[in-house]
Amino acid sequence: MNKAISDKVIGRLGQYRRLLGRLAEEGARFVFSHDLASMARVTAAQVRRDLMVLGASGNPAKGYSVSGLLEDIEAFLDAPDGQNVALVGVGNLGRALLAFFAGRSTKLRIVAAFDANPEKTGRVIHGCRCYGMDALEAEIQREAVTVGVIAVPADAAQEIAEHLIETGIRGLLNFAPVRLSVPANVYVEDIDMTVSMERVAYMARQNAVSLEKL
Amino acid sequence: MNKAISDKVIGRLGQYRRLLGRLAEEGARFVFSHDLASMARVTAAQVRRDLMVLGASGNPAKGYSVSGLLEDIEAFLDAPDGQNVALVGVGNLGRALLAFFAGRSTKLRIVAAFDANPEKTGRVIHGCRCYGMDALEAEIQREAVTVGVIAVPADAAQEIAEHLIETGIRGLLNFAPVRLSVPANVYVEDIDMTVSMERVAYMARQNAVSLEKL
DNA sequence: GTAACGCTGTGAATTATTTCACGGAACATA
DNA sequence: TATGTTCCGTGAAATAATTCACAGCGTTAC
Ligand SMILES: NC(=O)c1ccc[n+]([C@@H]2O[C@H](COP(=O)([O-])OP(=O)(O)OC[C@H]3O[C@@H](n4cnc5c(N)ncnc54)[C@H](O)[C@@H]3O)[C@@H](O)[C@H]2O)c1
Ligand SMILES: NC(=O)c1ccc[n+]([C@@H]2O[C@H](COP(=O)([O-])OP(=O)(O)OC[C@H]3O[C@@H](n4cnc5c(N)ncnc54)[C@H](O)[C@@H]3O)[C@@H](O)[C@H]2O)c1
Repeated sequence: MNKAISDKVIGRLGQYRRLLGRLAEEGARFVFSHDLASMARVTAAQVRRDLMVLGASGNPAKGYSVSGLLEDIEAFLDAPDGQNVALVGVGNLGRALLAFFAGRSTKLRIVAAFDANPEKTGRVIHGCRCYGMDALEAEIQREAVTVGVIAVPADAAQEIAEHLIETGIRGLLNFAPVRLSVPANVYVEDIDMTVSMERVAYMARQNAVSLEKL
Repeated sequence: MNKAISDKVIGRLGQYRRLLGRLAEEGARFVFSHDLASMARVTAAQVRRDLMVLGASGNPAKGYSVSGLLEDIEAFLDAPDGQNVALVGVGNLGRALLAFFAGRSTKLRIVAAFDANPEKTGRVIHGCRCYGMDALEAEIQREAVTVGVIAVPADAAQEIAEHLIETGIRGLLNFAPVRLSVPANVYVEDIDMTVSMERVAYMARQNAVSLEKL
């Protein structure tokens, strides 16, 4: 196996893809590593190193082909036939996520949502059908879902994660403020807004203080 | 100045605080670094190293005092009188955030929300008053807001960021999928759910593939 | 009182990530 | 065709983050 690629690199490739998409819309045909770098707020060397994993190559005089690079990143990041996503927890956050991801990408589709509360189920929300928990396994297997999003309260998250993993899901995006216990072959990414908010508050304070000291 | 503390450490301290809060509720009086470590999914050495920045110290036979550590982390992370937060963009995500953070902490309070759409303003949402953009500066200064949350569409985010920074805000939590240009004395934390989702999808695929190879 | 235990605090080692820096290549220009 | 310029690709160096490993100590048991 080619030596594992760090999650940081994967994240930046996603960024570059988005920037390249914008450049393509603006009609740019070529882009230099330092252009991409300044847009992504990283160094040019970082960009070039990240792009190495693609095997993509640029041209010293013109830079990288925007469309070529887009294709290369897509070939690298996306599954050829796309991947299906299931959301569990159709509360305030879950509904915002459904609204946001609806129709956003053909490669990553939220194809089903689940909730324990019967008031939330049986409906179609932002184009996504919402099921009760008893339908979870069958629906996930029917749609060949490979990614789960957890947007239930913290005390339900571990149980839901286990349920999703049992159905064969190997990647979880977890919004609940708990660290999930999962086998080594399952990837979990936590989005912990409380921690982020606290960190921003701390850093804001440091910046304010250091200003005073000047 | 004491050598800058990395944002990773700040984030983990926030985690430890949350875990310690749960332990305290359960009545635990002491905790070992390896307990905290297994709950936070890090190593015991990492926990001890992180706690070094607090100057807090534990006892070889009993571990750390749960309440003592909580106090130490609070003294370190929180502003003594708390900090006020402003939210810009009362859309799907903004409303979810208002619901979530309402009354959650006395140290970090979302005290005002702003939106350009007159339909969103003039109301109180989850206990938070919602203003038009013309009230932004006055309200932020009146409430001495130090942290801004950006939940507007991507093409408005840079402008909003600049506006917030003009009013004196030094920390931003940005949900819009753009990298903001800000002066060096402003801390920006991006929460980029699209990138996170793509990364989880990629990693899920790797795990699925590596399974096949076993 | 004291011996045994198991943990903390931390310098040193290790590993991960980023940046430097330079040879070589593609293009533009004359 | 020759020459200059600028940027790419990447080994090596630097920096950041994590883990190792162990001296030293507080507690408990006896
Ligand atoms: N709303 C936010 O902006 C926000 C921010 C940060 C973190 N979070 C986290 O995201 C999660 C969801 O937040 P929310 O604001 O949407 O909460 P919410 O209460 O609005 O929604 C939770 C949903 O989960 C469902 N649910 C509860 N238990 C369940 C179970 N066992 N199985 C299936 N469904 C179940 C509920 O019926 C409800 O629809 C929470 O863990 C919260 O901490 C939310
Ligand atoms: N909804 C999600 O789950 C989600 C997920 C990931 C990222 N995001 C990002 O968060 C941001 C908000 O998402 P959303 O789903 O809430 O969008 P939304 O369209 O529901 O809400 C955007 C809000 O911003 C307001 N607004 C627009 N322009 C403004 C301006 N110039 N000044 C002040 N207010 C303005 C609109 O009136 C609206 O209320 C977007 O950048 C989106 O990409 C959202």
